[in-house]
Amino acid sequence: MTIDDVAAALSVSKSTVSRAVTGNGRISKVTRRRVLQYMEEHNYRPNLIAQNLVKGCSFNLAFLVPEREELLNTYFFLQCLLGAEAKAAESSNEVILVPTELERVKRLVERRKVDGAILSRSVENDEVMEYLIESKAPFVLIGSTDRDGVTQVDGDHRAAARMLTRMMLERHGLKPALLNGKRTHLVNRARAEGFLDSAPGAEVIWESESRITEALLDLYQTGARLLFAADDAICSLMAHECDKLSLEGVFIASFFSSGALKLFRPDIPTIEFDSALQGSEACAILLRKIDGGVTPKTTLLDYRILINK
Amino acid sequence: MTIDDVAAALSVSKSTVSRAVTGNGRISKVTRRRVLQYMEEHNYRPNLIAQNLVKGCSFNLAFLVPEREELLNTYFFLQCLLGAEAKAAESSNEVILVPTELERVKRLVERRKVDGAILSRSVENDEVMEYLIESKAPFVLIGSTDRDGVTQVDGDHRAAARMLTRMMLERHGLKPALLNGKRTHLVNRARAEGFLDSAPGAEVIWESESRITEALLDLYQTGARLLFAADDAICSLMAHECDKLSLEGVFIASFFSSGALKLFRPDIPTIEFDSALQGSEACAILLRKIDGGVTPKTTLLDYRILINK
DNA sequence: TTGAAAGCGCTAACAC
DNA sequence: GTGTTAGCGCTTTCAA
Repeated sequence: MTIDDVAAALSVSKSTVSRAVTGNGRISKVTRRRVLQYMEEHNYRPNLIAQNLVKGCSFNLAFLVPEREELLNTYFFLQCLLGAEAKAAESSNEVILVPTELERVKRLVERRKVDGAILSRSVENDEVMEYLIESKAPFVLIGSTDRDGVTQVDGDHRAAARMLTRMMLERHGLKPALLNGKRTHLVNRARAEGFLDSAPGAEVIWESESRITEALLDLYQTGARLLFAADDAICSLMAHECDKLSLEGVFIASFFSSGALKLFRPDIPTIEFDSALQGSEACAILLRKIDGGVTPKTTLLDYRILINK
Repeated sequence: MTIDDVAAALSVSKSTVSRAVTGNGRISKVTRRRVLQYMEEHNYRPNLIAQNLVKGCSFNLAFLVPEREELLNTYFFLQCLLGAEAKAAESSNEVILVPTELERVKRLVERRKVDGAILSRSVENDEVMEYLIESKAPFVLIGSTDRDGVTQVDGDHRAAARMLTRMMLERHGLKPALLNGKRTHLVNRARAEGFLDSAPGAEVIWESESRITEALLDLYQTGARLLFAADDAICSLMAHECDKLSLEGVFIASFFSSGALKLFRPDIPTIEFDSALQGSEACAILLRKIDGGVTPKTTLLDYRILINK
């Protein structure tokens, strides 16, 4: 059923029906009721594609996820995605899932299937990000970048790492070290900075996932007893390895939490970011941007330190 | 830039341009080249929304994910989603993420923003599924259902559970028990059936997540030493609890694996399904269905038993 | 092989 | 307050 059918059945013009549907333009209360009632009874719903063609936009947002292999943190992405989805839904926008591949993104943007994008990873020299900037497509980055003029939403990883490090040092006063992830992930750089803010000169191991055993043994050798993991994946690995190697007197903390960590006993001190909120914020800002509103350049989201007494 | 601009610039009609773009209809090789070249040089890409309006479909697929709280298995859903996405991309379809809420699904289907849906959870009396059936919208269920006439794609959970149970029994010959999840999840029923196929009369605890400690103690009391977990979440819980309670002589296995389990030592025997493949298969079948092709009613996907020697 | 014109389903000026 | 009309950007008959 189309708007014409409704108009014909009610002997009004289709603009009248359209007015009843959209609420725009003048229309008498009674005709409005009449149209709405007919729509309800006959289950007519205006075709979104047609509406969008007229409006000139798709009401679709692309949510760009890392390609399969680099998908470190499933939990984080899915939460983010759902947060963005929920926010988008508030204004009848849909979220399209897209792997962060240049060709895929380009197609959707050029062919106007999406009005904007949320970029959910940040690496250096990201060609997708460069493309988005160059093509002037509205987008928001979840994470951080050195690149100028990029709207970004991120947890305050540096401050959080600084704080957790300080608290752990105050509590235990042991020699600290950080088992970090890849250097190409800016978030890991922020973590390292925060860590070093509170523990100047302490050791930072990059890319520790791939050689966790030797890293742990080396650190233990040098007397490090307060081990920080950059994220939940590294932390799980580390906790299991410490067990296996029976390293005595070691304390563990993680700069990123997830459900997996909650299972460990004793509780691992960690930092909690609200990933859904991050997605939701990013989406809200993106929508404002698409509408041509002003948007903050950088939004740093709050964190919670989780330490049991 | 629109098709009219291209047509004007080349002094041809827009139908000619359209023919060059789509490849439909007769057009001379040379004009085709000329148009294509102009398009390339001036970076013209036809507007998808307009194309879709004419074609009468959206080239969007809805991927329905469980609402936040029930999101047990993040890994599974994201893999599935990515699998579906990859398959959809092959034929220029996009995947829209939607929480499994009646209103949301209804809107997208009625307003023709999606051509079909992938339902990624199966519970009894699912109102969303009922709606999809009633509205005759093409959809595929990932999981299983008793409901007639539903196209479904699932791992062969029963056969897999049966097999793993048998292998473990042969190996250890201990008294088995199953710590199962919610009864409302059909997959858990299939697991219980498979388990009982190989271990007739053995004990099955439903909803064990919520009272894992007492469940373990009870089972241990009754002499059960071969404990099967319905999935990775329960298995993690169980493994940690067994440690905490220092239950001696207990062997553990899981009917569903995930990255989290790989961390445990010794390796936990488990079953591996290819979640991405499940998403991909579901998507392929859905697309065939949308095109009006014939589709199998039930597709059972293979599994792998992971047991270290 | 090409062009003119009708139409996909809807919105929004502009008249009345 | 309502109808007429002209689009939105594209595809596809139907003639030429």
